[in-house]
Amino acid sequence: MLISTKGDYGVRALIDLAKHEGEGPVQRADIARRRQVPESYLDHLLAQLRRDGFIRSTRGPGGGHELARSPADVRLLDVLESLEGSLAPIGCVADVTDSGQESLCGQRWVWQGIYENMRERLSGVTLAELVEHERDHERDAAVNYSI
Amino acid sequence: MLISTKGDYGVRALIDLAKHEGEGPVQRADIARRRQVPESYLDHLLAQLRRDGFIRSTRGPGGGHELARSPADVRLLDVLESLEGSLAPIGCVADVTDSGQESLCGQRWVWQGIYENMRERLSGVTLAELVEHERDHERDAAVNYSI
DNA sequence: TGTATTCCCGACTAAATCACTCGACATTGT
DNA sequence: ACAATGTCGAGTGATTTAGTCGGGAATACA
Ligand code: FES
Ligand code: FES
Repeated sequence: MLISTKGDYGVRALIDLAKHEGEGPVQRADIARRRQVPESYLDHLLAQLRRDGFIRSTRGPGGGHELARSPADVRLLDVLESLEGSLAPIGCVADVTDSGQESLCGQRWVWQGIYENMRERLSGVTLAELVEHERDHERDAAVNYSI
Repeated sequence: MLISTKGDYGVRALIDLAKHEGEGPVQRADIARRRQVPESYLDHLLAQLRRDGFIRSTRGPGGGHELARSPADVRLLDVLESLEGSLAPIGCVADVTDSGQESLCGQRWVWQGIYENMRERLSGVTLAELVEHERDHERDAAVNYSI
């Protein structure tokens, strides 16, 4: 499994923040409830996202978390690499994007290609798009229900 | 990490068998030495590959392992799914390829796409191609060395 | 000043998975 | 018979996953 709950939950949290942008800080407890993430676990993920500059947090009553940048400027790739570390599908293609030594193992080129394609796709998706997608889906569900 | 040593070593072993096709059974010890895999570990991987019909094994002196099918008919995807189980990059897209319930999590569609692309690529690569690639690389190395 | 609210941080843990090893056993060629 | 080979399952130490817990720090407000 390339993506664990760290990455999944973390992205869920950012989607939640993006959805409530401009409404002031959003509290951990609200994110946890809406996105079905254990609150005390979410805590660690928010800490990581703060360390890497994705969110700003304020304490005290009325405090909470907000995006540090516009949702359109936050790439899914960067979020996931912050939370999960390298997204390499196999150890040997981790960082070394240079094709210096094809080396020993005859299947490495296949994974290089897959990795690059994956990173490209993840680069092309922003928080803004994820939120839009979600809204579209909600609207569809509402229509289906009303019928 | 999507692919562990199981998948990597297992494919290495099959590449070795493909390279020595038609020369009679290849022994575990030879594969292990040539491909840098612990012999007693390789044992388990060969067992799995046998269960799923990729290789045939014979005991006794002069025994060993051979491919059960032509290298051109063995897709990398099938080998890896035999050794690793599902190659889904995230749990929720494991088997359910049907897009029945987009459900809760707003990033699932991204991973669906990545998963499908990955499976397509892995479907398009056969053992025969891996061997050819390896031979090409060996030839290049020889040329470079001779200069 | 006191108190409630919220985030911050590190320690701890149970369960699962990984990457193997080891030993007993089965089969086969000479 | 015996040596060479594969077959099988149990066991193991290290690492990762998916959390929990508790104490502390900052802030708003009365
Ligand atoms: S060692 Fe990287 S693909 Fe085999
Ligand atoms: S639950 Fe599958 S992508 Fe979030």
